[in-house]
Amino acid sequence: MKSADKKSPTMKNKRPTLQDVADLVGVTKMTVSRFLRNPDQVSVPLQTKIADALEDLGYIPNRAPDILSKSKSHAIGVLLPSLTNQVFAEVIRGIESVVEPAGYQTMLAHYGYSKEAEEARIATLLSYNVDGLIISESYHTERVRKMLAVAGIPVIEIMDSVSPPIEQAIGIDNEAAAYAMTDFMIKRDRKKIVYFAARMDQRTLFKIKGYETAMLDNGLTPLCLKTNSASSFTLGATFLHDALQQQPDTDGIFCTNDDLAIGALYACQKAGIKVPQDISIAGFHGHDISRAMVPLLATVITPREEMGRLAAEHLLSRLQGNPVSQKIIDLPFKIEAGESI
Amino acid sequence: MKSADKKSPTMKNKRPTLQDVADLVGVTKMTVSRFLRNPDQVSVPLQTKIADALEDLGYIPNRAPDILSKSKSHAIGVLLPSLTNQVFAEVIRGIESVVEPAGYQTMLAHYGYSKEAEEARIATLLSYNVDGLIISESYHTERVRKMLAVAGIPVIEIMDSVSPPIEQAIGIDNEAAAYAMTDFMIKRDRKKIVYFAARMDQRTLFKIKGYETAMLDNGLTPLCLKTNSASSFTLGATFLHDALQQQPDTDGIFCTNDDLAIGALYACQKAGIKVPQDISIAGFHGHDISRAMVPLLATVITPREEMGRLAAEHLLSRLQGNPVSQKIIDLPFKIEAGESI
DNA sequence: TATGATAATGTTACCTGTAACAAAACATGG
DNA sequence: CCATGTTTTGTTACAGGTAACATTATCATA
Repeated sequence: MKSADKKSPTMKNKRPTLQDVADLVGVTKMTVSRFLRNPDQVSVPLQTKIADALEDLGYIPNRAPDILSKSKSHAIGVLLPSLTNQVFAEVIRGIESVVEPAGYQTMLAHYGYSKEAEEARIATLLSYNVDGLIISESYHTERVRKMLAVAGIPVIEIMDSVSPPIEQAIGIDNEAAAYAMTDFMIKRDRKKIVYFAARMDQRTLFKIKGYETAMLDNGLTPLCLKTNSASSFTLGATFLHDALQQQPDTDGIFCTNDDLAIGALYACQKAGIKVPQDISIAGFHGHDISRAMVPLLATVITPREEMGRLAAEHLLSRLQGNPVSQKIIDLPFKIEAGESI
Repeated sequence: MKSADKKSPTMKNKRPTLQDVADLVGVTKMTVSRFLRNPDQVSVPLQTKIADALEDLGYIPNRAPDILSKSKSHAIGVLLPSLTNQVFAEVIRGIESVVEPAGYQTMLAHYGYSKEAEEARIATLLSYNVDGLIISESYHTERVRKMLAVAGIPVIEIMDSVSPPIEQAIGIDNEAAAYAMTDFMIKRDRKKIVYFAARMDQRTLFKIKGYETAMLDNGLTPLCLKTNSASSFTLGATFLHDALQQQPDTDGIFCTNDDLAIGALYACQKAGIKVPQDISIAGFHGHDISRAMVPLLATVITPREEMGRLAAEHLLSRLQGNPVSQKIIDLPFKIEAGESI
């Protein structure tokens, strides 16, 4: 294994380039490039020699030149407000399940619900020449809209199916879902239902609106406990005590997500409050745990993973040149009564 | 706003380059480049003109040329076996919490526990010139090792602190943790403890070994229920019934993770089996839910998020040129008795 | 053997930002 | 008003693949 080529790659301690491989074989890098994309384009004797050289040097492809010349990276950017929320973990899973088999790479970013950070993250993702973007939330700054317009890549907004999308949105109607669950609880004779809200983002606001409208439509008085911090089991317990203090005859609790609901439910168990006899409790999203626990949690089942999957599928379709097939894809939710109502 | 430049960028419907900005201002792209990196390097009158032009055209930086010429992307690759497992979601969160503020980008990939897919994913991540890698699992193929060696970038392996790492490992001693919990249950007078194992990866094997050793050390007979499918609440319930059939006097159940344990616990509640009076149940990892439920789940608390955070911190440190400070970082676990033992 | 067709390989240019060096513009003091 | 130093701007080259075009080798057939 002689390495008598002029620019010995081992000396530079740099990963070998096509040129290094070509030098070793005694051909042009173009020939090696051809072999990599379509081995039959190269004569049979060269095929084995090139294959050996690639193996010998441990050649690793380099996408940088291609990204530079074509402005296409074969990567898609995924920008979410948070990774703490289990919902987004499931969305990511759905996205990856489509993106990875299609040979695309996922670039992940999050911005902690800050519009300023969102701008910065989008700029960063675009600076890597991502071929497309999946983003969350429906409101975006003018700067973000301009960047996306200038970048000229397909963008899909997820989570919300109501706000007019930049190009295409895939999500659920949060307001309608919250209305439906509230109405369902009212029909089961609950009259003093309190809403627990955390992380006051756009979707939470929609849900609160749905809850309040349903209450008012039925001549009932809404009461909403709010905090801007993230939801958690313990927050659910705290809210329960707050609710009972503010409204001792509370007979129903509807939470902006399952975490709060489960926390509230456990707090009831500890306090000797019977669920659902004394108080009904409902969550939102239908995470695995809510579908397995005792008692089964009443919840609004949302298609988180499917949302990610669909978003990825539509994005890939558009990367193949297809037009936007449907501006808004409104996914169905399902009211699950469980055993806690 | 006249656009009298020769190669009108609007015509090509391509995002503007530094050249486009420079043309608009009437300077060289080098001057614009200087302004972007350090505005003071440019005369005051030009500063405003360039800033305006950048704004006008909606210039978005392009990292591709820099990645090409420096072979540095300011992105780090994160390769995990699965995104389904909640453990990995928490690890990702830990990684992102460090990587993002440091101005690095995360490229996420997963390989579904297939060694072949792992090779492919690593090659892909390297083809994007990631500056460093965080990977999971301790066994890697020769090809993977060679690729990593050739790439010459820092690599950190997470999850396991026992196997000799390629360069640096950050994790826990799964065998010791499983031994400790088993021993703890035995000390609480449990004698017929069954182990529930799913997803038979390396870490699960370590845990089984710890469990079996503890049982044998105490003169007890181990019994392990195994499946290669992913763990879930329902699987925990299924396993419970299998265990009671195979060993009716089972008095303890130790699960390879919390999902299984919670599933088994709920199944006990439904079957009228008292926990922990009739059967003790322990999980592994200590997810939020296990720290909130009723009864509190006994579990081995592992520092998942911290593992990700530390991995990212050490990786960044090495990207700044620091050497590997500690080949293996063995993070502490904690036996939490909860109320289910 | 010449000829045209085809297959195999080579050459050149390009993608965009920036390091490194070069030149021009400007300021200051003698 | 020149010499000198400093600030500001310009020029050139480069990173590593590949598209597009050019050339050379190969082969079958007249």
